[in-house]
Amino acid sequence: MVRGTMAQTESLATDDLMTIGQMCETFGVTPRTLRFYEAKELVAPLRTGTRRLFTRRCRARLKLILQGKRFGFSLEDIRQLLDLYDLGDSQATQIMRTRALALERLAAMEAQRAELDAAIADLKDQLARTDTLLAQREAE
Amino acid sequence: MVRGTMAQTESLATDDLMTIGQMCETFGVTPRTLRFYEAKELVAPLRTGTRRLFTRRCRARLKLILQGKRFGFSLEDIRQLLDLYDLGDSQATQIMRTRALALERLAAMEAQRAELDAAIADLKDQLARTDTLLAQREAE
DNA sequence: CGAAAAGTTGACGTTTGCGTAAGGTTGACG
DNA sequence: CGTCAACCTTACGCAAACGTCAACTTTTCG
Repeated sequence: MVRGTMAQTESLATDDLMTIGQMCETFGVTPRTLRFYEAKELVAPLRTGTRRLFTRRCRARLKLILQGKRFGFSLEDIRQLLDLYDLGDSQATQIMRTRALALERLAAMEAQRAELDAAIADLKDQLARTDTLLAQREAE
Repeated sequence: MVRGTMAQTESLATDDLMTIGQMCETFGVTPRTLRFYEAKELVAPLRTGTRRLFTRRCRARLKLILQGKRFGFSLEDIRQLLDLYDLGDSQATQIMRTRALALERLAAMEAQRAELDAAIADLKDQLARTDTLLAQREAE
């Protein structure tokens, strides 16, 4: 429907409307995920009857969403950030707000990394002791 | 009950039975947590009527539990490991099993660390760009 | 003795981010 | 024209680890 049927694949560059299936393949997510994001107002695809059509804008947003997730933001955080993004085109207060949240997140992530590093070190330590034990038993 | 009342605090070294409250303070957990762990058969405190009395053994187990959590093991994993620990005193197969799980966990943790590092780097990148934007606006 | 503090057992609630049917419609292809 | 794949909505499930009442009993302290 997006265009001639067999032209769908090639039309991706031309046409900026994608079906849910195409989106899933492109971004490596499930349909459920996209519908869920829509329900949470993270994306707002068009419709052809009941069928969703994802615009270029949806794709841009989805990219940001997936990035945000990598950074450990919750979907709710991401929604708010996306809203800020939309609201005005780069007003200082909004950039600052985003920045603040990003810095917070960064701090949290670095703290988490520190903990993780410590835990890794401790676990390695434990393993070393286990190895020692095994070696002793072997020696008998 | 554990001993004379005002002697409770000092008796910690002598007496190896602790109330749930003492445990909580010692380990920084809530009563709910300890009852939950008991329900999950991670610890098995004695009773005085209905009241729990945590033994030295309970404390040793709790320590291991909290360690295990730091390492990212699930409570179920931890329960199994504790059972192994109890079963025999250091039979080779059991040590090996523990080792295997630990190595798995270690790999997972290091993978997670790598991801986290990448995410941190990316987020810093984003921040740098935001800074650039802000600087430009400032310049106007 | 009498009240406050501490402990007890249920049992339902919370959180996040989807997974997973169930059952129905639509559109494209041979 | 039939059918099959892709899509739709609705709604319950889940998973871990406790939190949070509610309603009692038991200690402990003044």
